[in-house]
This record gives sequence, C-alpha cells and structure tokens, in this order.
Amino acid sequence: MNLWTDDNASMMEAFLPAADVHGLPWTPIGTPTQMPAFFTQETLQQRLQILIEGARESWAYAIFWQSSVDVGSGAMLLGWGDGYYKGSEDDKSKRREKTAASMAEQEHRKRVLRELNSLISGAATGYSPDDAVEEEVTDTEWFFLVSMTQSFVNGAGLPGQAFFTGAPTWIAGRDRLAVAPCERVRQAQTFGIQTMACVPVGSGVVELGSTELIFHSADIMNKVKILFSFNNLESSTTATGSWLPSQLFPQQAPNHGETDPSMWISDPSIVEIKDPVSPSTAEISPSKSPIPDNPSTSSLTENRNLSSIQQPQQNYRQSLDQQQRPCQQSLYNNEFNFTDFGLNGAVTSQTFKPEHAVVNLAESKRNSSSGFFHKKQIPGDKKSKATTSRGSNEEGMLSFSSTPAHPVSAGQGKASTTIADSDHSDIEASVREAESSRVVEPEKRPRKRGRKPANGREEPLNHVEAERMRREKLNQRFYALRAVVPNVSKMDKASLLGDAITYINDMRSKLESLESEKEGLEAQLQTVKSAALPPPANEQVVNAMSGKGRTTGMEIEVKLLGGEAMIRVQCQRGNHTAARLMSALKDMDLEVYYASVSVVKELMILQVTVKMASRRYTQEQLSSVLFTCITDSPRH
Amino acid sequence: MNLWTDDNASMMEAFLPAADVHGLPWTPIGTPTQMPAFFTQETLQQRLQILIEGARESWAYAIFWQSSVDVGSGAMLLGWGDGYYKGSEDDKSKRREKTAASMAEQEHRKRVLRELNSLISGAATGYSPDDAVEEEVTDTEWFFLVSMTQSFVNGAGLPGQAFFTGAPTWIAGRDRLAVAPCERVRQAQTFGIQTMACVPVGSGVVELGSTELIFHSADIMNKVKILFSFNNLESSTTATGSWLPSQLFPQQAPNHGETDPSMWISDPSIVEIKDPVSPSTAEISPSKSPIPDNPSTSSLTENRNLSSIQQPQQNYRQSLDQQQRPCQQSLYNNEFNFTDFGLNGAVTSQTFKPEHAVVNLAESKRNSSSGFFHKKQIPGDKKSKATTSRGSNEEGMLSFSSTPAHPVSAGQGKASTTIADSDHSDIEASVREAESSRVVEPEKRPRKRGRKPANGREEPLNHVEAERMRREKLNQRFYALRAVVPNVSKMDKASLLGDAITYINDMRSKLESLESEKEGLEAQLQTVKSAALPPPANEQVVNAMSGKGRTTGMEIEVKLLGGEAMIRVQCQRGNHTAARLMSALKDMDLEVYYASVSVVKELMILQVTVKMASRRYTQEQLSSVLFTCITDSPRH
DNA sequence: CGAGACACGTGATGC
DNA sequence: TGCATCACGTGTCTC
Repeated sequence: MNLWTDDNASMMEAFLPAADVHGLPWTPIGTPTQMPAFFTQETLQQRLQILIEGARESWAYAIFWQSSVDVGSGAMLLGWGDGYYKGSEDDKSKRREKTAASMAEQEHRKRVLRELNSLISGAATGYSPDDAVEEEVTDTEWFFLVSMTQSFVNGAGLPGQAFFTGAPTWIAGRDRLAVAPCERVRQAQTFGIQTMACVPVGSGVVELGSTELIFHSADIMNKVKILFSFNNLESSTTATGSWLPSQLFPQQAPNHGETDPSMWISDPSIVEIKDPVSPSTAEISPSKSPIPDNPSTSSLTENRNLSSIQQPQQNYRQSLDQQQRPCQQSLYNNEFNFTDFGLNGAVTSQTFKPEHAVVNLAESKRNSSSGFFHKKQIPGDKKSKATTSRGSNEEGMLSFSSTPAHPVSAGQGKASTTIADSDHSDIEASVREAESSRVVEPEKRPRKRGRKPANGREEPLNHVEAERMRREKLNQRFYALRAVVPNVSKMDKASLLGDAITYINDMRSKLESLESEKEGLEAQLQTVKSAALPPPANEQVVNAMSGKGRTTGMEIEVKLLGGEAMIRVQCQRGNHTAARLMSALKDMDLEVYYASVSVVKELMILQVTVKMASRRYTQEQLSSVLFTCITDSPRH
Repeated sequence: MNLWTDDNASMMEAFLPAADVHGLPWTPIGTPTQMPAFFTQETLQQRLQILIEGARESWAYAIFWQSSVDVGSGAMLLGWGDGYYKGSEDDKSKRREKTAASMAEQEHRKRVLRELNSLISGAATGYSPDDAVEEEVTDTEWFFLVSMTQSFVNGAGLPGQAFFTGAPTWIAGRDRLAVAPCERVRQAQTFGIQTMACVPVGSGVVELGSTELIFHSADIMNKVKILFSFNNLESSTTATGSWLPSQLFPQQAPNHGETDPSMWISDPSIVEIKDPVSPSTAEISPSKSPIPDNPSTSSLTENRNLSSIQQPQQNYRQSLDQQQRPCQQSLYNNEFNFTDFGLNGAVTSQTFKPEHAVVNLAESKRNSSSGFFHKKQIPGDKKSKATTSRGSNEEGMLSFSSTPAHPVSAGQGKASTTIADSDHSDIEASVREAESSRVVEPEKRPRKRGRKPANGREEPLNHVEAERMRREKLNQRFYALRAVVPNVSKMDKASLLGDAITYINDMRSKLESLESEKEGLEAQLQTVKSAALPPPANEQVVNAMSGKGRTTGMEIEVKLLGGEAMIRVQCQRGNHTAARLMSALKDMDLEVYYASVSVVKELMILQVTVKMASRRYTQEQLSSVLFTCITDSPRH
C-alpha cells in the first residue's frame, strides 16, 4: 500500500528489483549447458499450477525462483523463474472498502498497467481508451506482479536463505511475517499474505504464498520436491528428442534463432483468430485472404489458438515470464525492455510479436471478473465472437476448434506425460490434464480437422467452450473441496465426495454433541452459581403434572438437550424424593453426572443432569415416568 | 433380531404376513379394470427409486403399499405394491459385532434365502453350493424383505392409518418408533430403522424408512405426491397406446394371458445372454444355434438384456415383486408359491422363467459387495463375459449393445418422458434418465442396431456400462452430499460443491470456537466448584475404607456436626453411585437436605448433608454402612 | 488386457 | 432466443 504512494513516479519504479543486480554480468538465461533445468520452462508453469490447484491448502500463488551464477564473480543469484497466480477467495468475495488511500493506490496500479499496455501496443496502434484497466488490481495480484522484478543475491532474503541452507522455510501468521528478517516477507504481509513457504529444489526455490493461515504440512513439501525433481523429466524427455526449446515451445521452434519469423505472423487473419480482443487486428482480418494450406502455418495457428484459448492464464503467465527475464538482464534499457519479449531473446525487432503478448495481457484484464491473473476467464467476449464467427473463415474456425478434440493422439504426447512419475495420482492426473491440452504434434499434421460440428452453424464452438469452462469450474470446486476435507483416502472424485459427506456428518455430530455439552455446562455453571447464592424458592415453575402433582405438591420439569436431560424436581421434603429419583434414573439407565439437592424450609429442590446413553427418551416420557416413580412408589 | 430366534422353524414362518388375510378373497391383483394404477408397475419401481435416490435425506427403502378392495365384503386392504431398497451407509461401513445371537440370526436369514433359492432353482438344477448366501443380510435388508409379506386391513397399521385418514404420518426417532401404535413400526425399530414416513397417494401409500434420524420435511412429501399422481402418467401414456401391460413389460407383452411363452425362452442362447451368472444355463448355450433373425425374438432379447443388465436391481426388484404378489393370494400353497412368479400369473409351469428371477437373485448376492439388494452391482462377472464373447453370437451381442446407444431416439420414448410434469427439475431429470434407459420401442423396430462400436471388439459395450455406473455412483454421492449440506442454494453441482465447502469451513470454525468456549466453561466451572466447596480441613474426618476403597477407587468421608452429617463420596462415575447412596440414606432414614453430584471426567463427587431424625449413628457406623451399601449392593 | 477414472464433444433441456 | 446445466458415449491413460 504505502509502497506505491509516489503517484507521479514512473511506472518503472514499481518494477525496480529489490536486489541491486543490474550491473552484474549474469549468465544469459537460457544457455542449455549451464542450466538444464531452465528448459523445463513450459512445464514449470504447469508444475506450479498443479502445486497450487492440487494442494489441500489454498495458496494464492507459487513462484519458482531460478538460481543463476555469475560467471565472473561466482556470485549466486535467485531470480524470477516462473510463477503461477491463483488468487484467493478473499479477493473475489469481500470487496475492499474504498478509502481514499486505496483508491489512489488502485489508480497507481492501474496506471502502471495501462502505461505498460500502451508502451507495448503503442508502437502499432497507440494508446486507446479501450485498453483502460477496469478491474481492480488486488493486493495479492500486485504483490505477485511486483515479485517478478525481485531477485536475491547470495542467500539474501527468505528464498535465498532457503536455497543457501537447503532447508525449507515456513512462516505462518501475520505477526510472524511482519517480523521476518526479509524485506520481501514483510512486504508480503502488508499485501495481505499470511503464510509464506520457501522450499529449496534442485536449481532454485519454490515459494508459496497464501492470504490464509496455513500451518506447516509435510504434504505440500513432498509435492514440491516431487514436482520439481528435474531428473525424472530429463530422463523421459531426452528419450523423445533433443533438449532444444523446440520441444518445449513447439509452435515457436521453427523460429528459434534467426529463422524467418514471418511464417506465423505474415497473415493477420491468424492474429485475428488468436487474438479475439484487440480491436486493431480484428478490424483488418476479415477482408484478408483465407489461410493458405501451408502445413506449418496451419499447425502453428492451431497451436497458438490452443494455448491462448484453452489456458489463457498459462500463456499469459508465460509471456509475462518471458518478458520478465530479459528485464533482469537489461534493466536500464527501459524502452527496449518491454518489447523484448521474444522467445528467449531470439526475436526482438518484430512488431507483431509483442502484440501477441499484449493481447494476452489485455484479454486477461478485460475478461477476468476479479483480477488480472485470475484463472477463470472467459476467453472470448461478445465482440470477439462476432468477429470470429462473422468472418466466414471456415478454415480458421476449424483450426480454432478442431485440435482440442484429439490433442494427444500421437505418440510423443504420451512420452511427455510421464514427466513426474510420482505416486501422487492427483498430481499425475493434473499433469496429464494440463499437458494433454497443450502438448501437440509439431511435425505430424495429418488430422487437422477433428470432428466437425454436425450442423453448419458455429454455435457448437461456444458451446464447447462453455462446457469446458463449466467442467473446469467444477474441477476447481473439487480441488477446493479436497482442500477442506481431511483424510481424503483416495483422490478420485467419488471417494472425495464420500469422504466429504462422512466428514460433514462426523463434524455435524461432533458439533451437536459439543453444543449440547456446552449448554449443559452452561446450565451447570448457572445452577452452581445460583446454588452458591441462596436458592430463589420461586413459585413460577413451568408445568408438569398439574393434577396429581398439585395434590402432592410435586413438580417435575424436564428439558432435553441433545443426549442430555435436565431434570428439576420441586417437592416437599421428607419423602426421600432424592432416593426415589435416583433409583428411577438408575432404572432408566440414565447416568447422573450432575445433581444438586437443596432444602429450604419445607421445600426441596432437586436439580439433576443426566446423560442418555443406551436409551433415548422424549421429554414427555421422562417426566411422566419420573413422576410416577417418585410419587407412586413408596418402595425403597 | 429376537424375532427370528426360532431357528428350526420353516423358512415360511418368516414370510407370514402380519395381518391375517389369507382367507379373504381379495381381488386378483392385476385386473385392469379395478386398479388402473397398478399398471404403472414398471414405473413404480422407478418412481420409488427416484424418490429415494433423489431425496436430500438418505432413505433406506421405499415401499408402495397398493390398495385393493375385497369384492365380497368391501373390505379394504393395503398390500405390497412395489418397493425399492437402497440400504444405508451404516450397513456398509460399520460391520456389526458378531455376537452369538446375531450369528444365529444371520444363519437363519441366510438359510431362508438359501432355501428360497433352492426351492426356486431346484426344479431345474437342484441345490448347488454355488447358491450359498455369502453376504450378510443386514437388518434393514431383512426388514425390507419381510415387508413384502405384510398387508394392512381397513386402516390397520401405520400405512393403513395414513391411507384411511388421508394424512401423512411421520415418525422420527427410535423411542417414538418404539411406542408407535403399529406392530410394523415397532418391528422396524428393532431392525434399526429410525425414521418412518407414510404418505397416502391415490391408490395406496408410499412408505419411506431410514436408519437415520430424519425430521419432517414437506419437500419429500411433495415429491411423493408429484411422483405418484397417476393422472399425469395416464394422460401421457394413453396417448401413445393402450393401457395393456405390453406397454409396461414390452418383452412380456406377447405372453400375457395364455399366449405361447416359448417365444422368448425357446432359445437357450438368449437365456445365456440375459443370464450371465447361472452356470447351468451358461454351459449349454454356446453349442446352440445362433439366434434366428426373427424380429420379435430379437427385440425381446434386446429388451431383456437392457433391463437386466442396465438396471439389475430393478429387474430384481420386479421379479421379487412379482413373486410376492401371488404369495399373498395363495399363502398356504408353499410349494407352488415360489415357482409362481410368472408375469402376473400367466405362466406358471415353465422351468426357465423362474430361473430368470433366481438368476437375478443370485446375481445380486454374488456381485453386490455388501448386500442383497444393493444398488451398485457389476452386471456381469468374468465367467459371463467369457461365455458371451466366446459364443461368437454376434447377433446376440448386437442386440445386447445397440439399443442403449440411442434409447430415446424415437418419438414415443420422448412421450413417456413427460410422466410427471412437475417443476422439480431434478425429479424430472431423474425420471427422464431412468425412463430413457428402459423404455424401448415395442412395435417400431427399424433401428435395432444403433451406432456400432467403431472397433469390432465388444469392449466399448462394457466400457459404456461402466461409465454409466461410474456416473451414477458419482451422482449418488452428489445426492448424498446434497442431503447433508443444508441451505443448498441452487441445485446445480458446482454450487452444491461450493456450498458444501463453505459449510464445512463454517462448521469447522464453529466447532473450533465451540471447543474453546467449552474449555473455557469447563475451567470456569471447575474454579467455581472448587470455590464453592471449601476444603474440609477439620480434624474429625474419617477416611473410611482404605483397603477396599482404594482398589475400587472409592473414598467416603463422613463428618458429624450435631444432628447433621456431611457425607462426601468420591468414586468412579457410571455405577449409579448416587442412587445407591440415596437409597442407603433412605434405608437409614436419614433425610437429605442438601446434596450435590458432580462428574469431572471419570470422577464423580457426591456431597450430601443429612439430618439424623429418628436414629443416631456414629461416624464410623455411617461410613461403614454407606460404604458397604454403595460398593457391595448392586441392587437398586 | 481389463477395470477404473477422467476429460472431452455433443445433444437435450430448462430458464 | 441465448445461456447454463446435464447426461451420454467415447478416447485415452494408468494401474
């Protein structure tokens, strides 16, 4: 909050890194020989996502801090590797009260994003009011965004410490965060983070943050370790091919290095398809010629659409990630900084390519209901649908929709699904899920069109989309449920539901018994207190057995509280009523666990609390039985 | 339990009806003119199922008591119409402790079923050890089974009363059931039923039972009324055709009355397909000739398989139902009784037909993991699949598989889906679901084979089946979850899950706060008590009975103050010490004028002040007498 | 290889 | 009329 009060400052100030690293000649990130782990970039995203979405706890974000080494000094640095943002329920549900300060803060954030936007897209279209940042940028989102600029030198900060010592760190609780020996952690606390964990893995540190209070669990630690043990991946992927980025970014593989990138940006109609929001590109597209049946072009289109539509947040995260990394290398080159997205620095001067990233950014801002990175996004709004459907670009339509039908029909998809062969079925399933919708065949392109919609109309497209979203939402709920239900035996949905049900029932019964217990205690306390005070000897007793009771001067009051009963008997002294009452209770197998007998003058008051263990009685049953036992039986 | 201790009695005793009706000439059930509602038999099952499965609450069973009228006397009788058994979680999860009595009872039940089995199948194959009843027959199952024999005359019993008065009855709670003015209800209580409801509908009474405590809800009442308003059904079905049973039992329609039943039992290969378990029939089938391409034969096969495979429990229920009805008519004709299954009495002497029913019975026993009627059954075990697939009976296979693919492709299927046009979408959906998988085209048979599986292998068949089952199971869980989660705002799955999650969280936090609250109260109480009870600290205290008292953990302290005595007893809770002490005091003619009993964990503290009126005791006398009375006397 | 689990596309249906 | 929900059949993967 107070970090951003300097409203007039350049937006770049927000992105200044915490550690002063800009002068050092860090090894260029992306050199295969030095950091093989880095090439798991595309799965990094997914792993972080899996970690977050599959966790029992509700983490707001996960960041992988990538370690690099200064070739000259040998200094070690942890920098932004990748991150996944999920957000928290708080962000969505409780709307923040709008104070003047927070409004100003919001304005600042939005302006930063807006300027970021215009800086990037400004080259082609200039700043347009359409790009205004409408959605509120929550604290958590902002903290995550700002995190990209951070880095930690030689074991500084929490992640650095974790990496240096090799021991995980876990800080739970606002107060703990506030006194942490790390600026970042304290900052996180001001942004509403309540729990932060850093787990060192082979080539970096995984940081988890949550707005909720999460206590230490070995479970998530294990998951992190499993998911980020890169050896598994290496062995499985090296079998399929080389370690080149082409494996990881199939659609960009042909462009790697200095190859001609015009292959996939030459036709604006493709841009239009893959970018359902940007008005500048959408306007020029319908008049263009149909897509040529160039194999590589088609497959690229296919893949791009696939990734940008099916998992927009991933693509967005990737682009941000790719944007960030060069930022660390050339931090003072600001103008260049935000156009230097390009595919590990391979393509820098193309004007259309940055737009792709911006497009994703704008899309996220526009469609996300509650924030910037939020997961559930509607990939296309009305306008975009209009342009794509009116375009009568059937070929584009097909490539837009067909591939998801059989995303992993070929063999290589299978190879890459065995990334982390852990025994955590849910993790594996999530990996598979995430992978199967992203990994596609780069070279083999025989079945471009999947199953065509039976009817010629384009409605099924959106229908499919909607259904996809619905499923995702449902799965999200399942994840959340998994998070709140302990002891989920098997990870499959049915057992999860079953466990949830039994858990609810257990808890409900426990709650019930506790409630009655509490009430009993309260009553007990009350009576003990009142017993300590002189007994009230009052007349206004409720009821019970008026007929016979009146003649004998006996009154019985029974109150049921769950499995317990409070019995109050008021009678004349001298008839051994206490003995009779106790005998009756014994005969009914009611265990006395509190009783008090007081005699005031000729009046006797008995107050008994009993537990119904073996048998259950109603109030009427109890009072009538007790009444008869006490009044009628002169025996014992 | 104790109802069946007579182990040597004939199994028929178990099936003796509660009401003595066997002499009366009841109208033969199944006469169309008198009881049109009866012809909804096939949907009766489904309605009951829908009722149970779709209910928020978890009912163990639903029974439709069918009303009939004695033509001679005009007396009215409620008899078994149909029933659906779901069972309870208790049956499955908590394994009953095996006492000798329960073992004997189990043996009795199993023998009854075994004998039933052998009686029916004995004609053809004789008793085989394969038919042994392995699974435990739970109380609820048994109660349901026995219910088939019951009937209620002229408003007798709970169902009769409900039918007579037209007002629904709802009894919740074991104690309430135990004191109900109906033998059946009390019996239900002994079998673990905790809630029973009777709702009168047009031509009978729907009874619901549950092993759980379910409080009155108008919701289920409405569902019953909607589902069992036969007018809707009549109007919709009369539009499609006649009211003959052919509509309801399509495969049996040609055999109704005295027509030749050989049409569907003439070819054993059909029996083999529809009967995947019975070894006797399975052995003779493969050598038989392939099924002729007789249209009616094929369609019959199709339908039989459809019903017996897709919804085995329904078929089983039907057969039991059909078996039961004649049982009411000719109750003393025992030998005949269990072979008189036949399709409303039309076919009685065929040997194969009863076997079909037995087959289902055996199948249920064999495959169900936890019980007899249990819903989730694997339709075919390994053996059956081997025979069907090895038989190279492609025609049979096709008829086996094709219809489910497009069950409601024709117009008439749709017509029958509008049975109950209620506004309860879930009910409607369930109706639709249940119907669509069963209702088939009786006359129009053009598209017998739906979509053939792309591959020639028969695997997709079972795959589809399995997937169906899986879905159903999941939905089951959803229903159950809906039952335990209150305030389910919308009925859709996502919101249900969301509500469940919030509910769990709410409950957990509430539980937590309650726990701490309770602890606080306890501590408070403790301090109050200790403050209220000033430490005795005087000299003439006798610590009585160190020897025995120490072993039993009992301590008695008696203090004499003039004509009064203060008695302090400290012992373990749970032995009705209070009652014993009071009795002892009474016997000694000591009048209590103050007493307090407190239980702290396992410790019980009694503090009593008595007046010595008629007699005087010494301290030693008092404590020794009291000690012996309390410890030794298990009497009152 | 078969059983179970899951996601997907698709048609139907209710608001 | 769109939009959401649902069930279904199918392909795929894992154990």
